[in-house]
Amino acid sequence: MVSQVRRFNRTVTRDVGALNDRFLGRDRSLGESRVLWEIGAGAREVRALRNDLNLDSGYLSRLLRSLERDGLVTTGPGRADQRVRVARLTEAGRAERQLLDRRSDAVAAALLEHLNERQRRRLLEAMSAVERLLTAATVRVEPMDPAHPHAQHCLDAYVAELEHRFDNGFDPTASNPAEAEDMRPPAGVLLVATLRCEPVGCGALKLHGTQPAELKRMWVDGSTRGLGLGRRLLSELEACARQHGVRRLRLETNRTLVEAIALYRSCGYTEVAAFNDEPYADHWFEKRLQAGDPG
Amino acid sequence: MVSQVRRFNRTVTRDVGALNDRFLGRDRSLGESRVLWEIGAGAREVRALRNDLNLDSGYLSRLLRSLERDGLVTTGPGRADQRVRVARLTEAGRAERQLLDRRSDAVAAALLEHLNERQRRRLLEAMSAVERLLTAATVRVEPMDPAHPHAQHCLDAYVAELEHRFDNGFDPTASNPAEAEDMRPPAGVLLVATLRCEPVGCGALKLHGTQPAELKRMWVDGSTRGLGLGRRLLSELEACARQHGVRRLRLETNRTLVEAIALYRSCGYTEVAAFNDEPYADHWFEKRLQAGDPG
DNA sequence: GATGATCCCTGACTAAGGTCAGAGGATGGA
DNA sequence: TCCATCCTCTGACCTTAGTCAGGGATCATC
Repeated sequence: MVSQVRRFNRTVTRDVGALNDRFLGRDRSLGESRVLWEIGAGAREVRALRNDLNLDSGYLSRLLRSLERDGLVTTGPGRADQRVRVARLTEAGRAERQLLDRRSDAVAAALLEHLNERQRRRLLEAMSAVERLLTAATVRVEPMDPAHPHAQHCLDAYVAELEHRFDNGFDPTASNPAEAEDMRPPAGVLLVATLRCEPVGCGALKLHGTQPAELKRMWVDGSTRGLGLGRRLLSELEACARQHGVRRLRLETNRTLVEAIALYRSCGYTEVAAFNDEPYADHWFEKRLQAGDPG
Repeated sequence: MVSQVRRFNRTVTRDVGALNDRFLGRDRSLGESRVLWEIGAGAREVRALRNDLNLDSGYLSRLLRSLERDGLVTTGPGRADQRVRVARLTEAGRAERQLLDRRSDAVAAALLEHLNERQRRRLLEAMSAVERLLTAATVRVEPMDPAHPHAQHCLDAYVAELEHRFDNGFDPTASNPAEAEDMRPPAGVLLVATLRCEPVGCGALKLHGTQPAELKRMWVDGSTRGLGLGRRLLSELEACARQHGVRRLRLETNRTLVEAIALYRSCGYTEVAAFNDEPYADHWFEKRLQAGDPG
């Protein structure tokens, strides 16, 4: 398995590596091309550039000076905060950027040139699978304090989504509560999924001593659906519950959340009679955890 | 299509890029790590290293001195030719190389870690498809003089393979001739397929004025079978024939060459009665070329 | 045994990428 | 108003990667 991955890397870095940014800059150095590209069409704060390209402040400054000398970029003070500087492309800079773009397109097109229609379709299909699965593989799932900005983002997005999807909207104060304290050890746990430092999903466990634990706040960002992230969150929450000696998990959900319901069923949850008076719930589920199950 | 390829590149160079050789060397520079790796278990001539890694002779020399200083490599004169020098790893060098190896494995394994079994299978399957198709896409097919070493390699391999596969071996002098002159313009043409500068397949066209042209010397190296290379050679030979105003193509083949026969059938060749007395042939095929067909 | 070619080495040089310390202007809060 | 902080810039410095021009040893050939 591992050797197959390494083979893939070799091939891809050898063949596709050539169509990396690396060779697309003409007489421009890689650093300059990257900055040119990252500034983009509009204006861009220098500190944002520094952050996204992960460059030293002195180095970036020099790159910008060099691009300025070549008449591709202008920099000026920011409007709100005069300390930050804002870079924007000149007409010539935009032209140069488009050239990089066209060159990148040309290299990609050259790759497909000698394949027949069936091979192209197959290649694109496989590329998209690799892309999706690599993305899924780089998602990190970790316990997080509910007060953390990433956690807050997820919980807010959860509420906003229910508000949008439920037939009559969603008012969290009218629902059975899941407050920050309930999701913070030792009362419970909140897992947050992050993709390249951006929060993209969450799920919480509310412990009740020897009574069944509750699953709450399961949410996956629209942009990362279809990667199996919901299933992964669920399985990590279950592993977590098992570690706390939980033998039974419960959850309630609304009939409009069809993907969630399908997920619960396919993960071994069985529908049971209502075990609480949650006003927004239409279905109640339960799963018995085997102590020896793998995470 | 092109944008999908570019998306793939971004994802792969961002996620997999990290598990490039680049970051696997500890405090060792990339150049040194590459040399360390390339020397391998046994001894390696310096000029071979220079060739394979495509390094300047002065630069490589310096890299070797630096590795020698660190006690990872020893160099000595070659046995046969004292001008060439031979590099070999010391005990410490082998250990360092294994460490690179393990690190590479670890990074690859980490990629798979958070995927479930189904996702892993799908990822490996898609990776192998991408790998195969990228390889296929980087094969170049060009006309070549039959005397060129690459062409000679292919023609020799063709004969060797028939010798090996035919029930009673193969003696080219007993077969209908396809001499160098027959495959050289204007009498004919020889196409050779090369993958990363190595010859991996060929196919020839023998023109007969207004009479049907003959396909000869179709061969694909074992290592590159299944990439659609035979089909591509065939289609480029047909395009070539069309350019010469050829209306009908003919070929004969032996019954042991089952993949070739399947290929001819699937490319629109139909079996016809024997049109020559080739002693090694069991099947004769023919195809009518439409003048307006795409290449 | 002379000669030219081959192979490796050293020295000199360049460009890119990157790090660090500190200067100096702008800002925000006490 | 003052002071700590933030953001950017400059200068100084380093490593890596890579190129080029010889020089010395060795080899093949005449």
